[in-house]
Amino acid sequence: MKTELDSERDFSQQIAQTIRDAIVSGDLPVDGRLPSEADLATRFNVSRPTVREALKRLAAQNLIRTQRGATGGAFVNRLSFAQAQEHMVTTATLLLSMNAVDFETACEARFALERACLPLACTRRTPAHLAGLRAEIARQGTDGLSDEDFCASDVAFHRALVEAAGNPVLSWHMAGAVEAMQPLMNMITFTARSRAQIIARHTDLATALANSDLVAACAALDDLASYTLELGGEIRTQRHARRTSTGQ
Amino acid sequence: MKTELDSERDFSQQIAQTIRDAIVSGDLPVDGRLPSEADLATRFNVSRPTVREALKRLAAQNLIRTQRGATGGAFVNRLSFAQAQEHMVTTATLLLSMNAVDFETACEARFALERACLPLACTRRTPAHLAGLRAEIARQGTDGLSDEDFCASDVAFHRALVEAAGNPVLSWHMAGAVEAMQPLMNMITFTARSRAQIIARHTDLATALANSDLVAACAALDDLASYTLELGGEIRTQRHARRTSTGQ
DNA sequence: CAAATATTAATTGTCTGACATATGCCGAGA
DNA sequence: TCTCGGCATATGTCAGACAATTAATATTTG
Repeated sequence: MKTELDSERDFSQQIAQTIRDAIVSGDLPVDGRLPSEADLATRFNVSRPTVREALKRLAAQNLIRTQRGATGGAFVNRLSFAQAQEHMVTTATLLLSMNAVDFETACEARFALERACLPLACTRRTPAHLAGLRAEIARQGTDGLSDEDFCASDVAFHRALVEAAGNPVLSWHMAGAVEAMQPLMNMITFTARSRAQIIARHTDLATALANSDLVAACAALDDLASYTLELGGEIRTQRHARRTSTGQ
Repeated sequence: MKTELDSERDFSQQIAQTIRDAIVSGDLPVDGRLPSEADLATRFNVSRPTVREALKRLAAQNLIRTQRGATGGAFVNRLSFAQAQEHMVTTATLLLSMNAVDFETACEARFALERACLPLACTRRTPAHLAGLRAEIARQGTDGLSDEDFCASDVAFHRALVEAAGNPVLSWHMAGAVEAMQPLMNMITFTARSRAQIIARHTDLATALANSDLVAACAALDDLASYTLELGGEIRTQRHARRTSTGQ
């Protein structure tokens, strides 16, 4: 591990980079313990606070965890799918909000990706998957369900759909795409009529999957995509109308 | 912004979370300046090193940048697609290596996602996109090209393919999937024969896109997927044979 | 008056040393 | 043998200081 630092750049950044490289290259094995902060400070010839800043950078990326006490220290994390997923969702959410990605673009990407899961889901779905889908559909038909809960169930439905494809890498990608859309979806007011429409498409999807009918599944998803776009378009129109009326 | 801290958990983590929330919620606008470290220390009633650890956590996620000097400070970064992409690639790479995702699973996910781009790419591809595809194909036929360069060109080809879909969100997702596969692909030795096979499929793909022929494009991509799997399978067999022969 | 130069103030980057706190380990005593 | 209390080690936090950088301001000079 290189311990010479370029005094032009931030020490903590260089130290973090060095350790990160050691982790990525497998030089530091998963669950392996890093030297103590005092050790690292000596090795890199910097102070402990500087080392700590470097370690916090790595902790922010879930690359290490720290533990206090006698046998404590910093340990290399196994990057779990769950953690990576969480991270991806926040990144994707920020990306959508900060770059003013419009609803149509986000929606298009999301449904395009989801369509990619259908062929696999049609062949691999288990009874458990189908039961999960139907459970969410039932939930979506509940009386008095808030818009937010309806959205949450919608996300759960699509997540279950993706899970049915039985590919963790695919699930990871999709979770980011679907969940990042949720804030945008939450802005939509779901009337009783639109809920019924969505539930109908969900039902079609579940049925198609149960029958392993790829063509029907694609049709149902396309239907859902265009209907979602339509709902989103109404929202945009309403907001535009409101903005115009207030002169902003 | 909440300034009360739970003394049970790390201060720097809570402070980072608080500021992150402020950024995500739009409370702190892009390019907005955060209070100085001394200010934050006073507000949260902690010391400056603790505040700095929090800021470094945010810097590690590209959420802020810092600048020294009189008018310096920490500023909210606009999360660009390029940055997010880079981040996603490293995360995806780590995910694949640390969780021993097998070649088949990664490959399946990658091609499934790529297939999702084809319908859009067929309708939206511009002459510039097609030229880019053909340029990479030409490069892949170059004599004396190293395996690594061949792989790089392969990545560039597929990236161009995804770009042709004209959806930045989709491109972002795909870049993570395709580039994270590169280390795995780099382990494959591409014989002259396998290169020719791949180039033939790339050519088919480019032609299908030029003709806006979705069916042909899908067929070419499926061909490429199964051939890639086949190559990967050979590698695994070879490695298994080697492992067996060395008794490991 | 204008331009070059020195001063100053604000801010991040780093260091030093210290104390608080958590936790496994080991030995002393019941 | 089992329990309990110190001890060593490690991270978490603090306080104060100095260095380095940078923009704005004051000052000097042509």
